[in-house]
Amino acid sequence: MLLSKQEQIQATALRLFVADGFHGTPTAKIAAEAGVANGTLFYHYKTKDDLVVALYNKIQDEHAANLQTIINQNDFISIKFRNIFIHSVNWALGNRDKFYYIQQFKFSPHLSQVSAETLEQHTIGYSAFIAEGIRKKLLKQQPVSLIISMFNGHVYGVYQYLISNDFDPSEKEKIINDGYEMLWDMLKYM
Amino acid sequence: MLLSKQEQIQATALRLFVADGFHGTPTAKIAAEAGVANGTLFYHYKTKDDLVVALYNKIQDEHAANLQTIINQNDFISIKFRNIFIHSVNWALGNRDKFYYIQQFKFSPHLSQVSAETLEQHTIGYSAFIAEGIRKKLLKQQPVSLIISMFNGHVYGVYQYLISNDFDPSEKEKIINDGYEMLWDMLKYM
DNA sequence: AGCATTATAGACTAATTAGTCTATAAATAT
DNA sequence: ATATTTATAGACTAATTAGTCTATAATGCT
Repeated sequence: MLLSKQEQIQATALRLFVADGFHGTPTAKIAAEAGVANGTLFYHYKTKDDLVVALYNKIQDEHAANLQTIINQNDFISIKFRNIFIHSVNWALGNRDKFYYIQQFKFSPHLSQVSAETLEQHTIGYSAFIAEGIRKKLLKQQPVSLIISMFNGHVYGVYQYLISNDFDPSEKEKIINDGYEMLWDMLKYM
Repeated sequence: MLLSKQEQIQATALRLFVADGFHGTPTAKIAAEAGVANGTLFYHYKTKDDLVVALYNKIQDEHAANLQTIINQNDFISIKFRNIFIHSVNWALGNRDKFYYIQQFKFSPHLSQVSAETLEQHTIGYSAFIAEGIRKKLLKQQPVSLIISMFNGHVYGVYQYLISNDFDPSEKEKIINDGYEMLWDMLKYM
């Protein structure tokens, strides 16, 4: 499927930003490797920072949409919770550049260029789901944002472990499942 | 207590890198705000990258030394484990710039400038401690590096929650303790 | 068909930055 | 006291980069 110039620019930018960092990636290089002219890049993105932020928002929206698909399933909350965890780890594994980019962006001054509203939009469906789990006494009676922080930390921990070692697919599946059981031990109501 | 020029440079660099990012912090600015000349900065650090890496290693060594102090206590492993967790969260809270810098560095191309040996040195004592906990069947029978990844993810999750909200000291203590109990639920042998 | 708008191209430029260089001062060694 | 080494200072420069500008092409509208 053919990407628009804008999408080519973003895909190239992602790869280069992850490899070389924000400043280590000149706009001329992004343009050259995306197969567009410098002027074209600056036609689509007013500034380099605009590109950096647009890319971040796009990735977060994609991830949020994936989670919303699971949340919208007609399943038990505990089943969905498990599926969300497994999907998150697998998404991270299958989209290492994107997952890295999220962290890279989060720990950079660029984060302050995104409004609190936009940041909230990235997790609003997911927060509502966790709130429901707490309300129905399936999850521990702790604040939503604490549960989410711990969940995200856990996803990252399992992901980091998986990419630091060389496992075959069945080993990976076992680790993800074990990881889920441990997460559930931590967060289930009791 | 009077810092050497080198320490002044590092302290200023930390504050500025955290505030403005690596590239957003010109060496001339570090020098000016550290109260030294440009030539002095480049006398102590061959390149800007050398400063960035030296700062990271120093912070990690400080953190590792703190943990080693706890590990060297003549306490039960489970007590030490709890103390390590509580210390880590409190250290992060009391050293937000350093804690942020560790993440910022980790998600930047600068990480590849640190050798695997050096990285290992940062956690060697702590890894041995976790291995002992696993061996004595106090911790779940999972790989050391998975336990460590989960532990670090959890510390980060609790920390992130604490700094995103405005709690008084007793609330913070309760959250840290609750956070520990949840971590223990996840990692204890059973 | 003609006009207006959007998209593309690549040369160019001003601004910025890391690192060098030369000179001097301070500290250390003999 | 003198020589050597270490530390400090700040001007300077080459290299790099983001973003602008002018020209042309493609697309869409009337």
